Amino acid sequence: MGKPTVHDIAKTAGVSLATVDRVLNARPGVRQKTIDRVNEAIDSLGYIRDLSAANLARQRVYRFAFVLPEGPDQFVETLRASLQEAAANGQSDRLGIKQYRIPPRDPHAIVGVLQRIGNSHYEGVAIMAPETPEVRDAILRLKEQGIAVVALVSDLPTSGRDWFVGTNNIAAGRTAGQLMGQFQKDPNGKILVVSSSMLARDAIERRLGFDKVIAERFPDLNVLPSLEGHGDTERIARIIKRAFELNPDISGVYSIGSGNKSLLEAIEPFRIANSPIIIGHELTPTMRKALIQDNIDAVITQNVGHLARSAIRVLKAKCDNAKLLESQERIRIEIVLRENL
Amino acid sequence: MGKPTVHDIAKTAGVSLATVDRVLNARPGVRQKTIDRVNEAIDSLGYIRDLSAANLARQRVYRFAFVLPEGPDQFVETLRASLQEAAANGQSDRLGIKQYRIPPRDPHAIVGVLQRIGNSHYEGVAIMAPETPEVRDAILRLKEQGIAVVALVSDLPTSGRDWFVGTNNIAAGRTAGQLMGQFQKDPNGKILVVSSSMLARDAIERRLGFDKVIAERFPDLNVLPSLEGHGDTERIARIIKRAFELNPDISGVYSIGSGNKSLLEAIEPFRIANSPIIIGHELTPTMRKALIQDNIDAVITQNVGHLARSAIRVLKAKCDNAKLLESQERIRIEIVLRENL
DNA sequence: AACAAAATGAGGTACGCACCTCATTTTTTG
DNA sequence: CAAAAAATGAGGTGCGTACCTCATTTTGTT
Repeated sequence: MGKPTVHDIAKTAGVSLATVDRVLNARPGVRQKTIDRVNEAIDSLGYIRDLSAANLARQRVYRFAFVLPEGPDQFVETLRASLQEAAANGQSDRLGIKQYRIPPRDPHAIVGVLQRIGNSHYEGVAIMAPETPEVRDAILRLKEQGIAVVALVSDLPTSGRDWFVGTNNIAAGRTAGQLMGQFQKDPNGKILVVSSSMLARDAIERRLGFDKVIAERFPDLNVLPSLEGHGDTERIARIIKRAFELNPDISGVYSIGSGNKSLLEAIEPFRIANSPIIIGHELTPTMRKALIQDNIDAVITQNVGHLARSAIRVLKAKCDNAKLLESQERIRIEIVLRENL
Repeated sequence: MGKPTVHDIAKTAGVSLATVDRVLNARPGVRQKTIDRVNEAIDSLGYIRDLSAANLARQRVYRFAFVLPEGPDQFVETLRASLQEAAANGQSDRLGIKQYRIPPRDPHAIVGVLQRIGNSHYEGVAIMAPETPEVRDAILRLKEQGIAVVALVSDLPTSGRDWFVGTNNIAAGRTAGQLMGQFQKDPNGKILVVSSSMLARDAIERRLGFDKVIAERFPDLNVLPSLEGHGDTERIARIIKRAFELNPDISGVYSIGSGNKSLLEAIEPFRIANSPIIIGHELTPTMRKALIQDNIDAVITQNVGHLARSAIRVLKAKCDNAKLLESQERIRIEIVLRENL
């Protein structure tokens, strides 16, 4: 005998198919006593609902909304592309995925988008946005409507989101720090930190982890106060130049956030004299090229394909009320060198 | 109108459902002309077969055999556990997975197991075994029977396997070499290489990559001839001791294969004086512990969960004649430090 | 006890596909 | 041109589930 089916449940519970169906799909009109009988039968038989048959019968489509920041950012763009790919590939998986763009620094606009989404019969939402009270409340409202929500890349812990798809940024910062420390030849070198991220929280956490590791394990290194690029190429060039002029003995540069292209260009003139260790985040095309050309030593990153697929899997699992394989959904902090690209 | 179905194909091709079915499932008794008509209709409509409905109809179970070496090896054991997990989780995915154990150094026995598998109506086989002519031929025979075959962890390029699930071991060796080089404080240090692997090919390739990177990028480092542990704890202790006595200035140890536990224990006495950089492969429980306790600097590894799931996905895709998302199946060479465990 | 309300049963249809049978039509062959 | 062979059509059943309708039974209320 194969896997137990609804018929087997009906038989062993001594009820009709209709009642089994009512219990399975939480429809009203069944006494608690009967519900219990059916549930007993279910787990005595070890019944497992055939999801694909169920989805076939109800012609189900998983409607998910992905909310990502707009604006020029290679990381977000590659993430969008991965999503696109996963969604295309998953047209056979009954996926209906739509991407939304939000201005990352305008909480009001973000809330507007989330409200629209809430009114559009989505079953799940994945959102990458800075943590603000407005956004948090909008997410709470989505949750109240029974919509599954995952935070993407940047966590929104107080929002009641069901899950966070991304890395621990403190640990990512620690990893960068550890590498920076171990790559240093001069134990007393000066480390320049350049910040700027679309999501403040990430930058802060990475910086925290970085500083902690340096303090704990490489106390002789001298981490300079961080510079803010604000995504402005000229500004970056200016402040980098000044930093290297003031500190000719800089032996390491840690780039916390985005805008790596401008930064790398700005550093270029000082590489020959100082040959500082350079470490950054997110394996964008720019960073990939920089690794290949030996313009950078290591990139700490998260796999965007994994991010996209994990978010989809988690949302699906939440919708199906299924438990997920956590080991598969843990986004790893990847260290990429030239050799393991 | 929703997604096109077989009915739509029949209509637009001007044939009956039975004929569409014959074409779709490659059953005989259809003229080439008609086949073409149906196929035209299929791609003009952009028809995509609903795999879950199809699998439901035919009560399909994907029967896969996983052939892994027996014997005490933490890496293989964690891989087995991941497989177990994936298989258990995938009972809802119509998976029927069975694991086989082979003595890795007995090609004859391996062939016997593969023959048994060939007679047991499997649809797919994943195999982790050393490359020998006997094994290669046995795999060729499996392929002739129409069974999908993937090589696992260690490639079998001449066997006609459909796919390789694992990392490029040359690149893994290069990565180890790069890290070893960049972690060195003394540019003229001596590097000890300890070999021993269940699969000769892996060890050779890693060694190759390691040596190449050192030669290219850290030419002043002195890589000593490699020592062979052969999985014998006492022997390892002996040869390590001798190596450190002969070369008191060893500043790095690269462990190519398995048997890391014995190796780490053997090195312990020399850590205080030399504090060499230690790099090894495969994130087993032993290695994890060593990282946490700062007994080792880096582990180059591949994610066993990913290996297991990828092998399953690939086999499934091969059975379904579907194309696979290659970016998802590329097993990454992971660098694990204490901080990004 | 009589009645309304609630619970349950019986049975059907649909989802998209696989697989089967048996007639009927078309093509090939001698 | 007739007979044999091949191709096609028409229709049905089942996979495991969802969802619906309408009787019928059981329960609770007064």
